Amino acid sequence: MKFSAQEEYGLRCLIQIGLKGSATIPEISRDEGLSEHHTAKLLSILRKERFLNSMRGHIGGYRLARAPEKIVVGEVLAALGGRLYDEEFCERHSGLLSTCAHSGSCAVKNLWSEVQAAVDHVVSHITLADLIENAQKEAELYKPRNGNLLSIPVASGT
Amino acid sequence: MKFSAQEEYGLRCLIQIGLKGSATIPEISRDEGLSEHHTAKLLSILRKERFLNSMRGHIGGYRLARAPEKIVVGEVLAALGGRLYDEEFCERHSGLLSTCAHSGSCAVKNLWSEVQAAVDHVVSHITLADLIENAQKEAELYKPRNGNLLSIPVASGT
DNA sequence: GACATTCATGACATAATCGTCATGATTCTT
DNA sequence: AAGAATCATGACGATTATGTCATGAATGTC
Repeated sequence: MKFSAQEEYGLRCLIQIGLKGSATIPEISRDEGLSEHHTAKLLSILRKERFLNSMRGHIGGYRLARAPEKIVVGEVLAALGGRLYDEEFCERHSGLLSTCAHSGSCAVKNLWSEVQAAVDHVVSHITLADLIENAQKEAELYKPRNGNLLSIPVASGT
Repeated sequence: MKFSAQEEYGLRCLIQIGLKGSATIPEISRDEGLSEHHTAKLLSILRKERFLNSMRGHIGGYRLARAPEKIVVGEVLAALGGRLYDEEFCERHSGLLSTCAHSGSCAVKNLWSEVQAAVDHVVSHITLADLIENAQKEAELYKPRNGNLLSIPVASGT
């Protein structure tokens, strides 16, 4: 059971755009350490799946197609990497038997459904807004302050 | 996010052996609609991972290495298809950046961990015994009775 | 309208997964 | 000892996922 590379990178790009409000391919590419072409392909998918809007030209770039609170992570993952278990699953894995030996329902199918449900329960309650918030907090933690790389906490009265 | 073919077929083979007590490659092959070679490879993996014992020769075949109650489905899946999220994950997916831009912890990493935890919670509480029991019940439902393929329920007073 | 900047897309190369195949080793029966 | 049944394993080809590349199309600036 694995995440696909597309899920990992695609989701990261989406977070990055959420953080910045809007961004271009070269920007995202730099931020995430991916090639521009690769980034372009990922963003293209996310656009086709209606998570992003794009604009060409000088002031172009990508932005979220809707508020991050409205973007459910589960849907993003499904768009990028498909679902763990779906209707086609049994057809793809029926082996040589035309009617899968475990027709209708089978022991394994039930298991897969349970796992899928558990995953869904997590990812359908998390939105892009949550991930963005999370990322912002961590940016805080790791960001050097006062231009000082050692970032000694300075009881700052800002 | 996908199950691998190896997870699907491997687990099925294991269930099949659990159902029968012991079985040979040709048997499992027939039951599951896989080629004998393919079956052999899957069983070989399960043997190396200590879920099965094998015996060669005339009365040979495979049997479970321990009671099905002691075989945790989560461990079987991990052996067949790896884990969803592990330590190496971030190294594999750090892009071109030597230190992943989201060093230490990152928004996505937290998400993956949560999903992994949810999956673990399910599969670490299910044992092979559960799947076998499940399979037995379904075999009951779908099995033709009295040798009659139409299997009309015959208010049988057996 | 020429140009720079940006997104769009399909073809290709590479790598990983999946399944097949040929061959060999072990065990039991006769 | 010969033969039959069984497991063992590494090499290969096919398929799929991944990432690169070349080229094209849109948009704004001068």
